[in-house]
Amino acid sequence: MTRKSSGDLGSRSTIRDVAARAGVSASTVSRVLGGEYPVSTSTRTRVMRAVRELDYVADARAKAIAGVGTPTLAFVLDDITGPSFALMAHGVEREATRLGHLCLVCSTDGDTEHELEFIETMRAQRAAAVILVGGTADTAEYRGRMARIADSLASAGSRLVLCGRPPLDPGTPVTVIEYDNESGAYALCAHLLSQGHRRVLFLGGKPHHTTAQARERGYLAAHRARGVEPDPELCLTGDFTRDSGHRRIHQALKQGLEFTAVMASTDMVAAGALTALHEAGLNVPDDVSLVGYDDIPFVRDLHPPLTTVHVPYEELGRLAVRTALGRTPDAPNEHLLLGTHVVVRDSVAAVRGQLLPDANTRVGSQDPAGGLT
Amino acid sequence: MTRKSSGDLGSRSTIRDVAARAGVSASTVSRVLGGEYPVSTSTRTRVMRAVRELDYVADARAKAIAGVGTPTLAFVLDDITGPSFALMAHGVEREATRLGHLCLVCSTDGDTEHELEFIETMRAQRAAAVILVGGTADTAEYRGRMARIADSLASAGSRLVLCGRPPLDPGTPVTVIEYDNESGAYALCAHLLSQGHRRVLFLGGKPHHTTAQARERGYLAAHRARGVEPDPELCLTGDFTRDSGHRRIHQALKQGLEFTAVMASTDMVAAGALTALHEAGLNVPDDVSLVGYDDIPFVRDLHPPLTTVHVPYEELGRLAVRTALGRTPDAPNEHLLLGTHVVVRDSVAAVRGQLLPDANTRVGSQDPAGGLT
DNA sequence: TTGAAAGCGATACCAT
DNA sequence: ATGGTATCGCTTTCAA
Repeated sequence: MTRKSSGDLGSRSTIRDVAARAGVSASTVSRVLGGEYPVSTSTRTRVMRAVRELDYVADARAKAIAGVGTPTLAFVLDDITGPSFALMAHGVEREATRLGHLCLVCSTDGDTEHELEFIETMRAQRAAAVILVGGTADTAEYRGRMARIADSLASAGSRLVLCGRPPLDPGTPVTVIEYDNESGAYALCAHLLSQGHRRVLFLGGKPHHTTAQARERGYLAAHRARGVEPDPELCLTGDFTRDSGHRRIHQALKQGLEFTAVMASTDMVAAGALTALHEAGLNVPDDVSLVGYDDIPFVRDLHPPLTTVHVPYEELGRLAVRTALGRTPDAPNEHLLLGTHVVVRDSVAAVRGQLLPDANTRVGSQDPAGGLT
Repeated sequence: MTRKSSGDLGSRSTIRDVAARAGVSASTVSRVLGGEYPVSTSTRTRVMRAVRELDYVADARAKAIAGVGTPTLAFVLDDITGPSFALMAHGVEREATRLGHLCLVCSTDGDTEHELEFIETMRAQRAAAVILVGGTADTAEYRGRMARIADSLASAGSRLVLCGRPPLDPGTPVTVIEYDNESGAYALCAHLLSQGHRRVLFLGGKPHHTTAQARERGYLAAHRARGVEPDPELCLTGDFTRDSGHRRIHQALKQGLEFTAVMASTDMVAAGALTALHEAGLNVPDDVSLVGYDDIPFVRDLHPPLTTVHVPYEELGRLAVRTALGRTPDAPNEHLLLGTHVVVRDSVAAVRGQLLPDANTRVGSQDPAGGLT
């Protein structure tokens, strides 16, 4: 009862099977299925019946090599589990299917080797574009390899797209859709500074990660603009996870590091940091101010709601595919830069005792290991 | 400078181009590229050089129809933006690539029509399996269509897989990997009941949604097991978003609905509910207890950390592909049911004044519109 | 309106 | 060890 009348299990029927059953030639079947061709009504009916009885669907791969395939687009990201990646992925996917493209995905978990491998596979699949979503470790080797890949893709009529990642060297045939990462961080940090904070703990990312670097640059620039020398001790590296935020705050407190505010490079990191702060008996923002970055949906439900910078992630994804696919010959290497803006909620307060010189207005001078678990 | 010496732009080179350039036949090129065949060193060198110069990659679609393609697997979900979906997607993707498969994705945004369409496309792509991730609206029509699709897929040597979605009628050739949705809800609600709560507001999902239904059944069953008659007024429908949770609590409070605890059908919903509760000046868990479902990572950072039920989402995704791909002929229709368990954190308290009969121990009897924004 | 045959890009069997 | 040729499943001239 799970069997159709014909077509053996595992052996999908071909256009010839349909032709035979309908008593016509394969060409004819192709024509009725194609739609755009004059076919006698009776023939069409017989063919359609055969198609139905055989439950036939044309092999898309065969169509593709014959020149009428469904266009496909590929995107690569670190980990779909990260909310900002998910947002971009959603934008990419929605826009791609809206434009009639299929979507191939791959998570790399930060493994560049794997990323390269996948791109090669995509080249073999003749993907219309390969979209690299999110930041990455920016080394000289990376740039060299990517430039080569961009060339390969371009010369095969495809396209390399960088989404949420900085451009390669000028002249490289690549489409890039970024957001103003550094300005966002600058504005955010300036906000903290304007509230009187002078010792802002920065919970950064991995050393060479493009996103982490840009945000750190913003952090640094904001300090300099205000004429305050950032203490290198306050610049911590780590990764973009909740646990990393939690762990680093825990550590910092234990070490007696002094700070009145923390700027997390990611909302996820901020969430972990917030909990660590709470666990230490510190109140946000009364004792310590805290800000994140990304404006992922749930930060509104943190307590207090987090001040952060909003990034138009979905839009970024949508634009990446639209730009890559709708590219005109006269604008070969588009480079879009979307704006960001800080959204002020309730996790920042003016620093207490701003007029007092030092101690006991800073976290580190209180019992550091105090309420830690 | 972005051009390679040969091979015109947009026209990828074929195996014949390589053969010509190397002065050999196409068969030979195929052989050196294949690897597993004896080829003279000099020939191999010449071929490889040609390949490099032309930046040649064999067309995967052509290979596929010739019988040596990269196997592909497809998965469909509502919206990758939902944390639990993302977790399952990650599991699916990781395991698929581990097993050497390519991954095609599609978001449906809950549009069944779109889902059906995509599955048909996947059949044309000759996907090894089509994995439907997450719950769906369960109607008679849905079951009919899915059964038909399962048949189609099976008779073409492919496979329909339901991941986090209940089985179809017995006999349908489908692989299903579920988790014990109802038991989780039962245990969770029982926990609430055991703390003295008698009026538990249930923030459900869409009426026919399989996941929503299962969780509601657990809610109801737990009540009956304790001999408490659940008040129908306390069973609200809605959707699985943060905003829906926020809105419903806001409404419920305004209407003066009485309850001492709220059971959200999703952590996302719980997050919104939590904020709405806070906004109304209510303390969780002192004034109202709150629980979620899914145990997505960030609920640990909510204040208070949320009591919820843990679902092994990633594992679910991994098993879906492993089972579908590693299926043995003797176990045609596997059905796995993974366990869930409640993880107790700090969002539930024993009901105050449990001995008092009524009023002023319940939310509804306080100024309902009180602290609302 | 329909069929036969020539691709499309690659593989594999059969010779040599 | 290497080349010719059939084949995979479908589309598309070219004839009829």
